Amino acid sequence: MNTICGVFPKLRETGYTIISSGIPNGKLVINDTDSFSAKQILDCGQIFRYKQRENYFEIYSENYVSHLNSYNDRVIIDCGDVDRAVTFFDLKRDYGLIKSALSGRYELLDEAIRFGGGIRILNQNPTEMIISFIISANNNIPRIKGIIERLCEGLGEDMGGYHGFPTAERLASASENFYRSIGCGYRASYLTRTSRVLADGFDAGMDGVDTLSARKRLMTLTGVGGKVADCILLFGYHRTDVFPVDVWSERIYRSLGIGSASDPKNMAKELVESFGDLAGYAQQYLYYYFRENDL
DNA sequence: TTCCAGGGATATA
DNA sequence: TATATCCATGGA
Repeated sequence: MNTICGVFPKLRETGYTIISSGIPNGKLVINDTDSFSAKQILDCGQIFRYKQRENYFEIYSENYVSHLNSYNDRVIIDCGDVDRAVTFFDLKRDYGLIKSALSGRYELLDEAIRFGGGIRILNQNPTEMIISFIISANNNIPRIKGIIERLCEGLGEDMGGYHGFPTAERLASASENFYRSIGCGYRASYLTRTSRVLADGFDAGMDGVDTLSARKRLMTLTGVGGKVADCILLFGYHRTDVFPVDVWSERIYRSLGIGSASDPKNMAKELVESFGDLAGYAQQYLYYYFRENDL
């Protein structure tokens, strides 16, 4: 990692400072690490394309790579494009405010926020989220990561040292047999069908649509049910009035004692009613807390 | 060997 | 609308 060069400009209210803004050498320093932890952001289940190196994390999204390096109570983002990093890492949002608004209601959530207060919800590419979370269904995380890596190697643009995430057109051009060959199993047919719909301009119809309509629209895609739709909405469109319910969230629901629903559909509904626009944030704090501590 | 993983599609009543 | 069954794969 390079050393910090230049003079620190005035500190922004959001807790980061631009060190170097030139492409491809853009760098940021995060001063407020109470609301920024590289490990927590990456391990809370929202992203599959990242690697932990000896002294830093390497993150891939679309056709970009960025590095996160933590030291001296700061995090350096080496990203190549400062504007993009500000958006991607959601740096203009005040997570202190979010955490304070979520606090004091459930002891369990308070503990989760103390444990994973450095989580942020990344702004990722919708197509990448749709494909990734179709692959995630009834699957485990190490396997999901492997499949997505092989998907990028096979169809993504060669960026010199790594491959980007494939475009919808590239995804649509691949055969079902290809998806099977990289380990997708029965999800292979879902991916061939859905990628064709994506290549046909599906995403353009998501603008200015309310969350419930957007959810219904996503669920017209083969391989996208309620839980996968909620993950796509949260991580690909930053719709935070959703609460993805998987096997972990079912435990979370029961532990919080919110209600007596027995199926994921009603659990998600009640959790969103309870947390409103902050449901997605609450879900991430709780999900990370439960998984890391095997609760 | 069996169970499980950030579930969804399909058939059936 | 609600419930049951099937689905590829690999690690535990």
